[in-house]
Amino acid sequence: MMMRMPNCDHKVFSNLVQNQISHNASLDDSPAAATLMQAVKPPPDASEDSGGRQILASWNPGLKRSERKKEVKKVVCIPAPAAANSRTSGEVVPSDLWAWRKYGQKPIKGSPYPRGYYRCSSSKGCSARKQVERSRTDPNMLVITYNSEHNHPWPTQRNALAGSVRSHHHHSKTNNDSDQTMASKVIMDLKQQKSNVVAENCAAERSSSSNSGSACASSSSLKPKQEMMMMDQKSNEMDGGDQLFAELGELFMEAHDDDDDDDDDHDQYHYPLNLLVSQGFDDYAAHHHHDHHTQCRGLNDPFHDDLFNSLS
DNA sequence: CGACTTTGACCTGCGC
DNA sequence: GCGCAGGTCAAAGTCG
Repeated sequence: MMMRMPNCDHKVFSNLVQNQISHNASLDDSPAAATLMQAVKPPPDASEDSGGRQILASWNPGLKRSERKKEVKKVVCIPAPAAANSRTSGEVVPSDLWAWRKYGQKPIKGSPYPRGYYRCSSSKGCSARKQVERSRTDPNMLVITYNSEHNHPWPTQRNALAGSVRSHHHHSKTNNDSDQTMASKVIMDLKQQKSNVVAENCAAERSSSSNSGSACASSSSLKPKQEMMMMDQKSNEMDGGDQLFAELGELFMEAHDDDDDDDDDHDQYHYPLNLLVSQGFDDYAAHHHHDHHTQCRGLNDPFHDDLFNSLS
């Protein structure tokens, strides 16, 4: 399947969401963040790079260069946008809510793709770094390795976008608003899907085992409450745009929490959202439209029909 | 003009 | 100690 370039609006949104997830994962040492990091599956060779995919990095801004190498790293693997920038070396790195400044690039032995080195330019003195390279086994995947943590609050969207404008299309506030409108629709649909999946799982568990009823009840009654509490808390701290991304990130995390006990169905729930987040609405819609019965089996079909229609 | 990318040089760790 | 590979620096160029 050829991955075509999403149009600007969709790409901006998907990049923002994708990097919101990166942000959450790199900032937060909570188990939920670890779940999220694990959910974004690395390619088989990710463990070769930088000593393996490790979660819960320690934040130590005062590290010397020699010590920095031993620091625990976090590796995120995402689908790579199509290379379309003639001026650069052809690599299109997803934009970030953080502003990153490239400070180096090196060819890596054994890999046909160079590795780019980025440091945080959102704040002077921030030692956050990331390395971006294409997977040598799957060129469609980007392996992003985060080295240290930011020592400052995450920047506003405008600031973050400013850092990415250079290598991508310029996007106006109008486009941003449009992205958020679409994001709102998706969030509502995803919440609906989540509740539907929980209900379906409950029904399935009840029919298969009489002992699982209590556990099922707890997952369906407690989680929405937790979700509301988290969102209430977040809404006091964030503006509308931040909250949107936070909600998507939480939905994403919850999707994988729900999957934890069911490895067989691991991909069936989160895959479309992962695709949506990483490849944009166009690709999501195209994927849904063409691979509906193969890739999305086990999903709530009415939800995907609605989402597909709303995005078309 | 400021912020960014590019790229060759330099530094460091590690294996032999 | 030497050479290699990865990581970083910094000057030069680019862009809006």
